[in-house]
Amino acid sequence: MSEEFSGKQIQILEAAERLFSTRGFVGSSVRDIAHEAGVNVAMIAYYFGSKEKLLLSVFHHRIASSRIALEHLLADKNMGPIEKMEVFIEGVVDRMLKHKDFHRVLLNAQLTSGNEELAGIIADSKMKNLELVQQLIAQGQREKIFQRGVNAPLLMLSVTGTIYQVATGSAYLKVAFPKGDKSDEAYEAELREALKKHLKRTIKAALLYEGK
Amino acid sequence: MSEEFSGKQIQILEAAERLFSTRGFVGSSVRDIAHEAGVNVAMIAYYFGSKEKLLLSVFHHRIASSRIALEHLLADKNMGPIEKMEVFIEGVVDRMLKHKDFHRVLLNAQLTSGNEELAGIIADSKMKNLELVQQLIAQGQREKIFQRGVNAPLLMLSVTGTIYQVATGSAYLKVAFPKGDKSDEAYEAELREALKKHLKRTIKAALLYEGK
Amino acid sequence: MSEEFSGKQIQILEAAERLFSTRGFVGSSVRDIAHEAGVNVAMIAYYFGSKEKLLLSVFHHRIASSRIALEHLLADKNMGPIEKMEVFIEGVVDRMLKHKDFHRVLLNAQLTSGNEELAGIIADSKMKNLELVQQLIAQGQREKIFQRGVNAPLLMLSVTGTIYQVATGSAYLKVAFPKGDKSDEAYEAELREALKKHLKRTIKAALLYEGK
Amino acid sequence: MSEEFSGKQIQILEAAERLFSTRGFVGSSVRDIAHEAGVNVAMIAYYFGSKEKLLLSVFHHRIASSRIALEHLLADKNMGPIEKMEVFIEGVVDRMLKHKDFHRVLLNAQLTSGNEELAGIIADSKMKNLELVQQLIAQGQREKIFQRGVNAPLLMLSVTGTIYQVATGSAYLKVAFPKGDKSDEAYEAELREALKKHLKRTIKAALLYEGK
DNA sequence: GATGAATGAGCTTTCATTCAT
DNA sequence: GATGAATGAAAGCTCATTCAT
Repeated sequence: MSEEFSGKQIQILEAAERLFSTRGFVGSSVRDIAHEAGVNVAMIAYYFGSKEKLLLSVFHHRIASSRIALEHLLADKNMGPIEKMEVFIEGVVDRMLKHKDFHRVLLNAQLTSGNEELAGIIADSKMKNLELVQQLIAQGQREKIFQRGVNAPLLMLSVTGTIYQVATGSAYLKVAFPKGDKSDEAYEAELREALKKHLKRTIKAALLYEGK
Repeated sequence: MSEEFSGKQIQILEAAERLFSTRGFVGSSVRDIAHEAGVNVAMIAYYFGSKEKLLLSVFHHRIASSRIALEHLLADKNMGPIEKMEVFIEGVVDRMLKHKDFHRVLLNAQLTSGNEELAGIIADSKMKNLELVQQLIAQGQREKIFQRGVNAPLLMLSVTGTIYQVATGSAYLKVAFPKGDKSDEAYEAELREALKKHLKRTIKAALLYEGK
Repeated sequence: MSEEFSGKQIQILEAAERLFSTRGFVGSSVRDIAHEAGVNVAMIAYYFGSKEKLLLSVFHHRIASSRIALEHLLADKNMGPIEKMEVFIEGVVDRMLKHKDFHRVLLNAQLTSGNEELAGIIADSKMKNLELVQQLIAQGQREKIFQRGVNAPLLMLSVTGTIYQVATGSAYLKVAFPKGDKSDEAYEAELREALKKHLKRTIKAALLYEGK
Repeated sequence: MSEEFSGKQIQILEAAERLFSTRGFVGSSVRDIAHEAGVNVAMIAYYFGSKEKLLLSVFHHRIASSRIALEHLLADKNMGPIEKMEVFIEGVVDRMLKHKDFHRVLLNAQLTSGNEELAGIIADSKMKNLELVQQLIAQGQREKIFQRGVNAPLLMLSVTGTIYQVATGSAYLKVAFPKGDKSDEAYEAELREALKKHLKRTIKAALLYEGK
């Protein structure tokens, strides 16, 4: 799976990801990326063809390496819909926060990129998750556990939207959740768990709630 | 309220907003903005000093003009907490979707801008809303209507995060909510109402849900 | 004589002189000059037509106001050639150091300006002095006081060249003539007197020296 | 000695020197320099980083290549102080007129540049010469050949100041020393010799003159 | 008489990319 | 396979000047 890119290529891809995530695609110069990756400027064109194609490669790199995970997680386990939903949320949160940089790049691309190929890749990837969730919800409804009237696509957006807000690490979050003197890791972990708890609670409520 | 900027300045600000929203800040050239606004390139420097300051002005323009709205909406009305929450959500959705472009700019700025002044403006603005919501929730809890255990800041992020996902108009959304042959306005309206319904349902559920 | 320019014009001329002297002609923007003079930007075009013409006016202003001085100083006095030369040198040093800024502008114009009208004005002005000095030297030679073999134009250049070097206030001078804790005025005066002494001594020596 | 800059770099440096010398630093655009050097505009940034650094490089190029010359000229020769002074003057005149363009750039920089690094380089370079001359004069005085009462730093300024006046090639000079129908080279040579003769005569006179 | 608004031309610098080796 | 050198295009910004009032 990781045979697609050589070591040096991955080195570049991850440097690009780091820069794209904080400065955006247009804001990151090929020179800076090369410098960050510790390679020659010309190497990027040499390996990826162009800056645009480098961005695409960043997506292929990350998406390829993380897609299957979730499918297996849910597919065959012997769990009820609620439990499955909890596992799904935990999985999504863990995955998105682990690759926070990449998801910032993704969000940015969604926001400003005109590249249609990219838009397709992103939509496809999200679609995969949606289908999963829709199946899961449908199953729960069939079993009369989940209420009718749940808007699955929007519920899906609520999950990812909330995580994105946390992943962007806005100044707002720093005020609302003061870091104090915790270590970076401790703070991150704490935030991640609070997020999981909040999402599980909220989504479960939405699925079980009887109101209109 | 709108005395701060002259007609021609507003013309520029809104052209900038439009471009920033689709191409990002770095991706929009001053020349393009000038062209979009139908003014001379030099005029942007003349009126705003620099591209960076133009971005700040875009924020001042929008934020100044929409801040007070919500406060009054909630302040003195004779409503119960649930009703208030519904009014709040409707207000936020309407406001954010009305100024979709601006909120895309905001999201982009949050994601990639290193500008501290800007980060401050954004955080301040969000903080205002959070305080409102926290008061609202606290009141509902005091009245034993809302459950304890609700994470107000994260709930807040779920609301804005969901709306952002809709506002970014991702390719995903176009697939999950096919436009069909509806007019732009009709489609927008339908989506907006679906979003309101979803959010009201979900947030209410989260506030009333008794589970852990 | 000073009726040529109004008060506000002189205000501008002297602001221009100050800026031109430290930043050069091209390096001084019309905006900066207007700001330094405390007037509107458009006023400079209004009064002088263009930046180039403003520079010319700076010359007319200074040269007109100082030309005659020297002629009278020497013309009819009842002095011997040596004494006259000393008076001349003192006069030139005083004049050039009093209007140090202007002479920096002049030197700069000589160095970089392609303006022919300006070059003419400068050459004319210098020519006046040269004629004076040549007459003076010729008289001294006729009276067998000054030696033959003196190169009058180059001697003239040695005088102005030396003063220019002092007027430019090079870093070199600050090292060779340390200011110590003298006041600005005291230091200037001391330097001026040292310069006069040096020039009188040197020029007299050159005029009286019998060597080849 | 000339290994510091590549052939193409020197090509640019000398084009810059030519333009700076006639139009000043601010008056010479990078585009013009590139055109004069027959290279691409971007190449200047590529090789020198910025226009300012290009100017510094012009100085390093010339100063490095001409510094040592003089020291050796004087150091160990078996000459009396007068002879040494004559050799010194001839050397300085030759050097400064050979690199007339550069010395115009230098004068201009002295006049208008705010660059401290540059000011330092210039002052250092002049200081070297001053020390040499001061030693030379002191030796002459010890040997009772030169008079006391000579102001060495100012004498130094008289030498360079005079040469600068000639090097600037003012309109005045063209009138006082008409070129007639001589070739450029012949005229230059004649002027150079006249200047040497004048300076040697004048400086010797000043050093030997007994008057106050 | 005096000026704020506006502008075309030009500035230096950075960009992604190409090419010869 | 890998890279230093080179470049056309475009960036943001400042300039002297004009013009309507």
